[in-house]
This record gives sequence, structure tokens and C-alpha cells, in this order.
Amino acid sequence: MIYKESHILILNNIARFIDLTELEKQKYLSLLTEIKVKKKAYLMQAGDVTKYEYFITKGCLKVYTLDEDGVPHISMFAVEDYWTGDMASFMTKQPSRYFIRATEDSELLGISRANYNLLFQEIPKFERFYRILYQRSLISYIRRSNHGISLTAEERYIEFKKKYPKIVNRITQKDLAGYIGITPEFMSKIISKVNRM
Amino acid sequence: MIYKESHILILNNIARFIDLTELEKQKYLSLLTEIKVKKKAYLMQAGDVTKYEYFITKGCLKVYTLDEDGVPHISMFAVEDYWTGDMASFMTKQPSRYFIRATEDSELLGISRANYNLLFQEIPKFERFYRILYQRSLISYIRRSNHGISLTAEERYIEFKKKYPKIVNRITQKDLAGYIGITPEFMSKIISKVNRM
DNA sequence: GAAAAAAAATGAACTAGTTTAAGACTTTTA
DNA sequence: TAAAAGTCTTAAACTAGTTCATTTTTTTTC
Repeated sequence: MIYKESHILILNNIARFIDLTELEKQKYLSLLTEIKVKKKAYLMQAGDVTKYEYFITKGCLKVYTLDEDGVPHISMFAVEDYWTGDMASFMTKQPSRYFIRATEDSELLGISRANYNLLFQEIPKFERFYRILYQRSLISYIRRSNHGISLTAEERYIEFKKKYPKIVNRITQKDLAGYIGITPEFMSKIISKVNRM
Repeated sequence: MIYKESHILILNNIARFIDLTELEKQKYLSLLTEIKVKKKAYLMQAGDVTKYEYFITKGCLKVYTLDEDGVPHISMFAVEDYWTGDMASFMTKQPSRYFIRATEDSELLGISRANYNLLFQEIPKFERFYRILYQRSLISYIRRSNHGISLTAEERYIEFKKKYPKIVNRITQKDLAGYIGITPEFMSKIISKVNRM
């Protein structure tokens, strides 16, 4: 069976944790929806009830909230081979507080709530896949939540560059500031300082 | 079948997400180890390779790292009906960077790495249990990692009190400061300010 | 239940990060 | 390809949070 590139990417991602038969692969792919978002377009906005969980096959998106003063706080950048969405809204059907916006023309595969639930009935192995996926995300978010509280902004920037060297060059300094949790002005100072070192 | 109190607690915790037969309950309980820790004693220390994941049936523990200056950064407080441990070390067998220390005489149920893996073979439903458990933890850590970066210390304190009203009264101000990510001196100021309001 | 140890409060001097404002540079759009 | 919009830099005045030092209060220990 010959698969298109985006399908190869998602099947390889899943093959890290579970093995699927040809039939299961085809069944799984049939549950996905292809989605394209142009640069600057919104995949979702605060107030929406999330319909999908997403896997990115091409491009880059930012996930963020706006605080009372309208200042954006970026929760993650999602590029090829990343999963994203608002799991809280997806699970509870409550309106989301997040915006997801493309910073480049992007392509995604989405799984709807109905299909997500169906998936576990049809191919119970996916419980294992998501168990391991969430377990790993959890490990990295636990670390991030500690670092957000205990490191200085400069240390967080150095960590980010080390951990995501490929993402740094694809995003604006302003968005990086929104992720690190500081103003764009202070981000500018940190970068010029770190580059001077 | 009559179960002891600690077993009822853990079985009820699991029953939130999956249903077990009597036989499965007994099989599951047989995989657990009972552990007691006196107040101030360590359940584990940095450098150890974690042997267990824990469920607390009685007491209170703090999970923390020490930074280069020896300042503690508290990652979570675990009380009755909470799960804790160092999942990164548990999964990878790498030495942990965490300390877990009892702040009250405590009782726990531990599952060893071998039994954790066995569990999924013997009762595959547990993949689902852990999938949902990790999914929910993930949602709350994503929120916490954003708040750590975007809220002021005072806002984080107010959130903590609202979210964990029962824990606030069981821990010292110093430990709370280590969780909020500020010095004990500044914690003291915030508390007296918030109480005055 | 007295002595020792740890936690909490207070204050003054300090530093990391913000705010506001203005000018230079880069990207987008018509 | 010119104009508009957005991004980046720099700097001065400001604020949230730290550091260090001292005293008071509470908890632990024998």
C-alpha cells in the first residue's frame, strides 16, 4: 500500500509506540480529516468549543491565550510531527480560552471527538498509544512548569534554544517573548546580551 | 469481599475511569506494595533511580528539586487520593533529580516498574485508566506552566488557595513559597497583604 | 516543660523585568 | 513599488520580587 507523505508522517509517529496492521492503518486514516490553514489564519479562537485534536504535517502554528490586558501568552509552538489542540475543551466540550493561529501556511490532520472515541472501540491499542504520548508530554510539562517558576528569563531562553533549535529560527522574537513570558523589549535585550557572550 | 480502607480508596480512584471485576481488583491489589514514611523521612532522593509510582492513602508529601544554590523548588504536594512519583526516572531508569519527603506521617501504595508493565498485559483496561489519568494531569500542568509564566506571585497564591483549600492549611509558608516560586520573605508579605484585603 | 531548632515577620538596600516612548528596519499589501 | 503595518532596538523611569540582617513566634526534641 502506498501512502501520501502526510499519512506516512503520522503513521511513523504512531509506530514509535504501537504496531498497527495494514487494515488498522487504513481504518485509522479513514477517521482523520485533512485541514489547511493559511499563514495568519486561525485554526480556532477563544470561545469556540474545540472540534478536533490536531497533528501537524506541514507548517507552524502558535497556541496562546490573551490576558485581561490583551497581552498574548504563548503556550506552545507546533511544527511538523507535533500534536496540538486544546485538550481541556476537546474533552469537556467547554468553550476554549485558546487561540491557535498559523505562523506559516500549514497542513494538519484532525481527529474529531466522535472519531477519537470511536478509535478506542475499534482499535483498543490506541489507548496504549495515547497513554504513552500523554505520559511523555506530562514529563515535559512538569519540567516546564517548574522551570517557568524557578529559572530567570535568560535561562529559559537559553533552554528553549537548546531544546528547539529548529523552531527558534521560524518564529518572531515577539512570539518567543510571549512564550518565555516576558515583554518583547526585554526579549530583545536578552538576545543581544546572549549573542554578545 | 471486604477491603481495607486504603484499598477502597485506590479502587474508588480507579473506578472513576474504568470498571474492574472482583477478580481484576484482587489481581491489581496483589501487584501493590504498602509503604509507610514517617514525617521528615525521604521516600526518595535525587540520584536514586525511582522504583515505584505511588498512590497516597494517608498523609502529605512534597516533591522537589534543589537548584545549584541549594534552594528547593517544590513541584507538587501530594495528599490522600493523589498519585505521585518521578515518572521520568520511573520510565527511563535514569537517576532522578527529585526528592520526595513526608511532611506528615504518611502511608502509600506503590507499584513497581515490573508490576506496572505486567499490569498492562494482565488487565489491558489499565491502558485506558492511565491514558485518562495522564490526560487530565496534562491539562492541569499545561495550565500551571502558563500561569507560572504569566501570573504574578500574588495571583498564583490566590489561585493555589482557591484550587487546594485543604492543602494550604497543612503545609508551611516556606514550602508554599517553594511551590509558588518566590522567597519565604516575599511569601510572608503577600499573605499578610492578601489577608488584609 | 525547658532548651534548641525551625518558621514567620519586618525592613532597608538591591536587581530582574516592565512601561512608555521614539526611531530604524523589515515585511506585507494594494 | 510605495505606503502601511508590524517588528526590533535603545534608553530612562518604574515595580515586583530578592537579599541580607534582626527579632518574634511556633514547633520539635529530649
